Amino acid sequence: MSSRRSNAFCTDSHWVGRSNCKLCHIRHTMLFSVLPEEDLEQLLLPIDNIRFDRYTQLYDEATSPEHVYSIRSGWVKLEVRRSNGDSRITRLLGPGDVAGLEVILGKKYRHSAIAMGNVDICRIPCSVIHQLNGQNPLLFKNLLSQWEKSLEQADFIITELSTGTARQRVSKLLHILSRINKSLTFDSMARSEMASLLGLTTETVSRMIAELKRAGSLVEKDQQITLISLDHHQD
Amino acid sequence: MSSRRSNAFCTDSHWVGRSNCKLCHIRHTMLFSVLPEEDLEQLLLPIDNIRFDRYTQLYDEATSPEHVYSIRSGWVKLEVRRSNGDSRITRLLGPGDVAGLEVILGKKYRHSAIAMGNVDICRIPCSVIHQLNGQNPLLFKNLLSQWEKSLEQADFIITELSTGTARQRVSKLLHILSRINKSLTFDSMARSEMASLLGLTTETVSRMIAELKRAGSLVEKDQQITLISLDHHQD
DNA sequence: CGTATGATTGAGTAGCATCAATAGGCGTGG
DNA sequence: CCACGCCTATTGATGCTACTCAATCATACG
Repeated sequence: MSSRRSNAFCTDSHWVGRSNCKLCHIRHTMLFSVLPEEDLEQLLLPIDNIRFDRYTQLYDEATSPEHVYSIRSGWVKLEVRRSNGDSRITRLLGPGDVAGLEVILGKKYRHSAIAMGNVDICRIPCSVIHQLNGQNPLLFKNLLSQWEKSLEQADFIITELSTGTARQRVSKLLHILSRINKSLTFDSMARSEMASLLGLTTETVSRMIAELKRAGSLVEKDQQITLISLDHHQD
Repeated sequence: MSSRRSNAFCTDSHWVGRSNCKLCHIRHTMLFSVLPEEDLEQLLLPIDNIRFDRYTQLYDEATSPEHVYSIRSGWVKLEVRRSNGDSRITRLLGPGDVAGLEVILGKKYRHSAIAMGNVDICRIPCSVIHQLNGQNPLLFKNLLSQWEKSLEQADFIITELSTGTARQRVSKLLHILSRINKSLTFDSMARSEMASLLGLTTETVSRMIAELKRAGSLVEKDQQITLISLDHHQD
C-alpha cells in the first residue's frame, strides 16, 4: 500500500496551455460556471490547463499551498499517509470536482492528490478565488457545494465503505463505481486502490472479486469490469 | 445499536428564550462572531436559544430542513442509520460547531443529530443565513471554515478511527477525547457510542478499555476517564 | 523471450463478532 | 430504607472473517 510509482506507465505532467474559460466546452459544470465572462477576463494570475498521466502526483502535504485543481476529465484520488507507512484513500474526485479546497482557507494541503488515469485539470491560483470572492456571491455558493459534496462522500466512505463485511464493502464500491460512470461497464481500479479505499487488504479484495466472478455476478476484461447481476440484497 | 432512548434520563428540549447575540458571552467563537451588531438587530426571523437534554434528538433526515444549530455548550453526535438497522456516528460536534450545514444549500438533513449530554444551542433559521450572506463576506469565510472543519474530522474518522486494530482505534479515540477536552480527564462516552464511532462492537470496545484499565493506562470513575500513560506507540 | 508488476490462490493464524451469562449502577416504588 | 427492575459494562466461549506470509499465475513491456 505504499505510494511507490509504477514505472510501467509514463508518470509525467504536461502544461497544455493557459486555460480559456470562455471557450471551455464543459464550463457550465465547472467551478467558475457562474462567473460572467468579463470577470474571467481580468484575472490577475493565469489559470493553467495541465494534463497529468496516470499515477502522477498533483500535490502532497509538503507542496506549497497556492492552487486548487478543477478537474475537467479523469479521476483523482486523495490519500493520507498513516503512521504505520501505508495510506488510505479518503476521496475520489472526478470531472467538475475541485481538489485542494483547504488552501483557499490558508491551510496546507491535507492529502496527496494522485491521478488515477490520465487527468485533465485547470490549475487555479488561490488568489484568483480570493479576487473573485467578494464580487460574485454565486461563486461562493458553488464553493460551498463543492465542500458539501466532499463531505457527503466522506460520510459515505465511513458508513458504507468502511463498515460491514469485506463482501458488502466490495459490492457497495462496485455499485458506486457503476453509478458514477453511469454504466454497468467501467474502468477497474487496481485491487490495492480498492483495498486502500475500503480499509481491507489487497488479497481480501481480490478474493471477493474472484468470488463474484465465479458466481457470474461480474466479468472483467481489458481492465474493465461489467456488472451482471449484483443484487442489491448482497448479504 | 438502535436509537432507543434511555428512560433513566429526561429526554426533553426546553426553549430558553430568543437569543441575544449582542450579550452572548461566547459570541466571538460562534458562527456569527464576524457580524457587526447592527446586522444582528435587523434579522427577519428569530434565533432561538434551546436546551436539549441528553439523548434528545435535534433533528433527523425527515425533519423539515429549516434551521442550522450553532452549539454553545455540550456535544452533539451526527449519525446515519444503515440499511441493516444499526447506525454509525460520522461526526462529533462541540462548542462553536454548527450542525445541519447542508440545509443552507437547500438540501435535507443527512443525519440524525442527537445530544450526547446536556446541550445548549442557538437555532438559526436558514433564511437568516441567506439574508446575511450577501452583506458580509466574512460570514462566508466562517461558513467555509465550518465545512472544512467537518471535512477534516471526517477524514480523521476514516484514516484513524476506522482503520487498524481495535486496540489502535480505541487508543486513538481516547487520545482525541483527551485533546478535545484539553485534559487527561474527561466525560466518558457510552461503550456503544464509541463502538458506533469506531466501527466495532460494544463488547470489543469494552474489552479494549478493560485491558487498558488492567494495564494501568487509564482509570474510570463517575463516568469519567483519566488517561495515565497511554503511550503514543500504542500498537 | 525474460522481467517486472499486479492478480490470484492457498494455508495457517490472529482478531473480532456473536451469543450468552453475570455483575454493577441507578432510579423507582413498596 | 431496601428490593426490584432496567440498563450498561464486563467477561467467557466459540466460530467465522480477514490478515499474514508465501507461492503461482497473468499480463504488459522491453
